[in-house]
Amino acid sequence: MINILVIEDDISIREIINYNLSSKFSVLIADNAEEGLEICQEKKIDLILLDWMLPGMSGLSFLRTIKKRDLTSSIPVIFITAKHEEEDKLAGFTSGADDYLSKPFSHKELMARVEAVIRRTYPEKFSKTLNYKDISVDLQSHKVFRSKAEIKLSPKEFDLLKHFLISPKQVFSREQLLDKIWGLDSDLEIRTVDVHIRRLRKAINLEGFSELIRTVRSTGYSLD
Amino acid sequence: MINILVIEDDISIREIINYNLSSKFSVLIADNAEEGLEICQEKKIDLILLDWMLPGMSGLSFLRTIKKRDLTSSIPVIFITAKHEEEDKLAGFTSGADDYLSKPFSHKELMARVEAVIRRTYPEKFSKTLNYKDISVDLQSHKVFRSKAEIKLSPKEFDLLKHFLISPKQVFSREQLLDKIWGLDSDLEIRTVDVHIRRLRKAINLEGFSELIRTVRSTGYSLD
DNA sequence: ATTAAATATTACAAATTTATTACCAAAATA
DNA sequence: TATTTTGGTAATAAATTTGTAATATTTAAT
Repeated sequence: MINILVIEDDISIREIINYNLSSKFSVLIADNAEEGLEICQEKKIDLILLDWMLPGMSGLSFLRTIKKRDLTSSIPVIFITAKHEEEDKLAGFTSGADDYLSKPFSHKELMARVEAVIRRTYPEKFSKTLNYKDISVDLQSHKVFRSKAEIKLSPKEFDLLKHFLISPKQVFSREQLLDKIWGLDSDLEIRTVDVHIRRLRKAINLEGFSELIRTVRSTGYSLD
Repeated sequence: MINILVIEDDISIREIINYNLSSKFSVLIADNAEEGLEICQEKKIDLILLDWMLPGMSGLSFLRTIKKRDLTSSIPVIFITAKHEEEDKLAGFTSGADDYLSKPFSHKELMARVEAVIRRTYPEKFSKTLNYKDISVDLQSHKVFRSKAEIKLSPKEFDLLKHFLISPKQVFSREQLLDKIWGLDSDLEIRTVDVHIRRLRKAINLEGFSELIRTVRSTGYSLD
């Protein structure tokens, strides 16, 4: 889980940010720089959203402090500025990893910036491939391989295989699969799952390769 | 990796430079010219950032020394000067490869100068062209080639292709492409992307060349 | 061996998704 | 301003995927 520290004195902006980010990340709040520094010390913070204009200790001195300390120096920072004009001043202090966001910002902008910085800084956290035995699914390119051979799957087949790969060996009932792959509100024949399993099997069981999907009678299916 | 030697006595400027450059380059620091000379001898330096006003050995004599020695004579130098006026005096000593930077400078300026000098001096290490398979995009001249054949693209087609070339094989959803190419706040039909993909395909799929843009059904497109 | 229940297989029509085209508006260029 | 190029939309065609139902096969218990 990614921990984001938000340092912002304006309660309404704080709440907007918290509301938007907390669906995907764990959010910590500080309403001044001193409190922010304390939190940085106590918890492992992955990203800081920093209001550039703070009462008391300024954003600039906060930045200097965390960049000086080894433990915190590599945490990326997104600056929240009031106007576009500020960007020039900021320019001198930001590193390549950092970014800024001008008020007012939309949900889309906020999320895009945060996600971009996180992807850039922690590429390894966004695991790109799922592997099990000789099968691998590359989530970035959406490609599936059995050993070296590429396998073409339809969207539902891909989702199904991906779901199995997240928890290999676990048996999923047909109901569970319908809920997860098709959505809770889908209203399909339960036997539809059988047909899709059949299609997935046909696609991945290339000549000379072993069966990967196990039928657990009266229970469901698993990747095994 | 590019090694940059920074010779600067002012600790705060040194830190700003180090902070900014270290995200992209390997940075070595000297706080006087003598130390700088030593480092030049020991390590392979690709670029020197030299403060023109140094205590002890001056920037000028440092420059003369390294230009005299074979091993170091072709290292490009960016001079850091206090005022714009200095530029005239400098002009007499700089070679075509060199450049200067006046204090105070922004992150943007610093990076732009450094990258420009490096591109100029080591075009092979830092080419401004994107390549994938037989397609290449020159970002400087905005020219696109399929093998040897030049391809003419409209602005949107160019942006689209460029975006694909930055992350080949990665699948982008139509939403992502709209956000990246058209901007977060654009309010366009999602199917507009299809039409542009079609146009780009038509433009780059010259007779006898393979399809480069892959459709990933229900997901998006990728360069592949 | 018989039987009932569960699963596998198949074929087909419907639904979904993408490709292609033409057209008009907007923007760039001469 | 006139002309050309580019860009966005909607309509239609084409392709692929999906859900279902019917039938066959397998499994396990008696």
